[in-house]
Formats: sequence, structure tokens, C-alpha cells
Amino acid sequence: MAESSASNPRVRLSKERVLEAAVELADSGGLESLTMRKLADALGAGAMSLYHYVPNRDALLDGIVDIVYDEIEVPSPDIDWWVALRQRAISTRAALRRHPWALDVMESRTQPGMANLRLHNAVLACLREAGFSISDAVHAYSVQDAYIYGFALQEKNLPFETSEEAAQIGEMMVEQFQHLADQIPYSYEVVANYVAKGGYDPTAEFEFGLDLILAGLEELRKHASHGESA
Amino acid sequence: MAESSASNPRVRLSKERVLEAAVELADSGGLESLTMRKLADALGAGAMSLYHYVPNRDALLDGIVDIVYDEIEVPSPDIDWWVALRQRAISTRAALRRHPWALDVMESRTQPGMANLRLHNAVLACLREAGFSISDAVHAYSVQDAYIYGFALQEKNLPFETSEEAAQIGEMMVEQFQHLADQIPYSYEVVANYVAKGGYDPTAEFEFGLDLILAGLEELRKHASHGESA
DNA sequence: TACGGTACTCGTACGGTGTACGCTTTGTCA
DNA sequence: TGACAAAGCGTACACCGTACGAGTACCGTA
Repeated sequence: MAESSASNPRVRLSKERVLEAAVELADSGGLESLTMRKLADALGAGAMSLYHYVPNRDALLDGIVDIVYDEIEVPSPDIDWWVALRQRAISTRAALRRHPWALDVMESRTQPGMANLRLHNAVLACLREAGFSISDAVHAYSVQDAYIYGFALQEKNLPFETSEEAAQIGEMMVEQFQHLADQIPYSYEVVANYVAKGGYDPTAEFEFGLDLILAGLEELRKHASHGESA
Repeated sequence: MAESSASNPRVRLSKERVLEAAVELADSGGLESLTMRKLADALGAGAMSLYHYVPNRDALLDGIVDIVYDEIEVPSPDIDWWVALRQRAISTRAALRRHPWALDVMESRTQPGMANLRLHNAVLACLREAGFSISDAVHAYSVQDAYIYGFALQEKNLPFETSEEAAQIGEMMVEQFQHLADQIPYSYEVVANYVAKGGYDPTAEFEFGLDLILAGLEELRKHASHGESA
């Protein structure tokens, strides 16, 4: 009768189904709610059954991280490098917003998955074909990724996702930090006169920095190729 | 006789001593080795004794994170904004290199500590006094921090710390990825002809991106103040 | 139809974690 | 000396990842 305590109907297990359910679980409850027992429960199985599809929890994490990498738009080699990489950055941020746990997991992985490798190669291809030298391509890659992942890292911890929500939270913070207003006047000013007024828009913020970096890189590319052809 | 299993001599406990020992433990063995029992052991105490100085493990993490913030050089208001913030960025990276676990912990915190607030305020002060508008100051702060923390995030997971070590690891990776050379030729090229040859220097890499961003911000500042006075 | 092997499922148990509860020891001052 | 608060901690509980080995369901072959 009560054949399963799971929310899902009982279907044949598979590595894909396990990983998919793991992503769902992490999306909805964060990484700490992704335990082997809870995952098994969500699949209507016993905890130990999972170990037929995944050698251990670490491999499970490897698996779901590569699913996230697979969601990131690979830069097209057919369009302007700037446009392609801008789009890839935006797509990366979007994926990390959908899966806030992914950043934590990416950190602790040591073996890159196939989707990760493919993306990495495509970004480098884009830069090299645009005329960046090897070392400049590495520099360019490094700044961009540091920025993208760093932004995602900060964004993940913000208690808001839009400028409207930011304004609400900002108002609360103004009250909360009133007693510190004279100790940290510049921070207080930003919260009171900017964030609480709806001035902080995460997407605009992201794209400002992104464009600043891309502009700097275009500068680098132009001068480098001048020097090369001269 | 055997009065203590600790490495340290038995001294009176205090919140400071607990936090200090926690930092040491995390520095030497990573976050996962910072358990209440191990920490108590290192202090020559019972696990539950710690709860007299810290309400729970989370508060412990709050405490040690603020110790790290306290190690970061606050930008001086007396020198050029560019120089002050460059130094602050370098100092932040250095602190995160000394305490690689700190990034993980910073993420999950919600209540900023006093050292964190002080630093935040000083950076904003630096930017505002240099002539950035509120919104530009926020933008400038955001790009820099995203970059710094993102770089630290990537660096933390690299299996090397100097260009020499990078070259060694690079050589190993060349062998390991030989069979993928034609699937990911651009990545392979970077590893084989750049990293393995000692071309990758983490510090140079960091400062390249940092200077690119600071140059972009100076550009912004110049044009903005032109527009303002005009 | 019967047999043997493989793939799958999972109950139990072990050593780890954070920490609630309440008892014992220590330190301080009247 | 007595009393009371502060400091220290032993035990226990719920939860974690997972090793081990015992079922069970399905298969191609005879």
C-alpha cells in the first residue's frame, strides 16, 4: 500500500535521475539539505541505493557541478569576441543565480568535468582568434572569471535580488545602523541615500563592471596588435 | 598526572584565546578540521566548555572572520586614492592567502563584524573624497571587491602558489590531458606552452587585473568630474 | 521449465558532527 | 567558613557519510 515515502512516483533509478534530483534538492534547500538520505527519500529509494550510481557524495557534487557548467552558453566563434564573451559572462551569472550552491561546490572540486573543459576551451579560442597573445589571453580570462565569480559570490549573499527589494532592505538597514551613523558615515550615506532609494540594481551593477573590464581588454588588444604588426 | 591532552599548556580560557586557537586550527587543517571537539582539545578543554565563550559554532565563525578583516590594511585617506586602494586590494589578497578558509566563511555570514564595517567605510571614504559620485563609488567598490574576492576564490583552489610550482603542475597536466589535446586545443596550448613553461605567476596575474580595473575607474573619475564642473 | 549470474536495492551499524541538559569543580567575597 | 556565581565538562541525542553483506528481480542459456 504505502509503497513509497517519496514525493515523486517510483521510477527506475539512473545516474541522470539521481543527479537531476540532487540539483533540485540543492536549488530548493541549499547545499546543506543535500544529504544522501534526503536525496534518496526524494527519489523514493533507500540511501544506500544511491551508491550504485555514484561512488560517493563527492562524485555526486562533481556531477551536479558539471550540469551547471553545461547550462552556461558557450561563446560563439562567429561573432565579435566582445559580444561573445559579454554574453558568456551574463549567462554564467544567470546560471549561478539559478544555482547559488554551485559556487561553493566549484571551489572544492579538483577534477574538471567535460562541460567545464569545453567552456574553458571555447573562451580561450575566442580570445586567441581575436588576436590576444597567449599571455594576454590568460590575463583576459583571469580578470573576467575572477570578476564574474566574485560578483556571483557577493550576490549570493545579498538578502535581495532586485533594486526594489534592495530598497526595502536598505530602509531596514538604515534603522538598524542608525546608532553607527557617525562611526561609519560613508557606508551609512550609501545605504540611506542610495540603496534605500532604489539606486542599487544588481544587474546594472554587474554589467557596469563587466563593460569596464571588457573595455580595458579591448584597449590591450588594440595596442598589442599594433605593436605586433609594426 | 596526565592533566591535559592538549598541545598547549593549560591556561585560563577566554573568548580571545578560543578565537585565536580556532584561526590557528583552520589555518593548519582547513575549515573541516575546525570542529568543536578538536578546538577544545587544542585548548586542553572539554568540548562543552567552549560554549561558555561562544554561543555556537556559527558565532565562532563570525568571530574568526572578523579577525581576518582586522588584518586587512585600511586605505589611508592621506594618499592618492589609486595607491591607497591598490594597497588595500593587495592586502586583502594577502590575508585571504594566509587564511584560505576565510572566503568560505565570509560567504555564509549575515551580520558584519566591526572590522568589516570599518574597512567598508574607509574604502567608500577614499572613493568619495577622490571625487566619485555616490553611484560611481558604489560601482567602483563593487568591481574591485568582486575582482579581489573572485581572484582569491580561484587562487585558493589552485594546486600551486608560485610560477615555479605552476610550471611543475603544468607539466603533469600536459601528460594527463594529452589524450584531450585535439578536443580542447586552446586550453592544451595554454597549459603546454605557457603554464608549464613558467609563464603563469599568480601575483603578476592579480596585479594585471587590478591595474586594469583601477585604470578604468580613473577614466570614469576623470570624465565624471569634467562633466560636473562643466 | 530450471539454473546461475548479474544488477540492483537496502537494513544495519560505525564513527564522526553540533549541541541540549544538568552535574561538578573552582573562585570570590562576606 | 559558608554561600553563590562562574567556569568546566560527561553524557546523550539526532543527524551525517558510508562499509558491509544480505536479499531480490531479472536475464540468457540449457
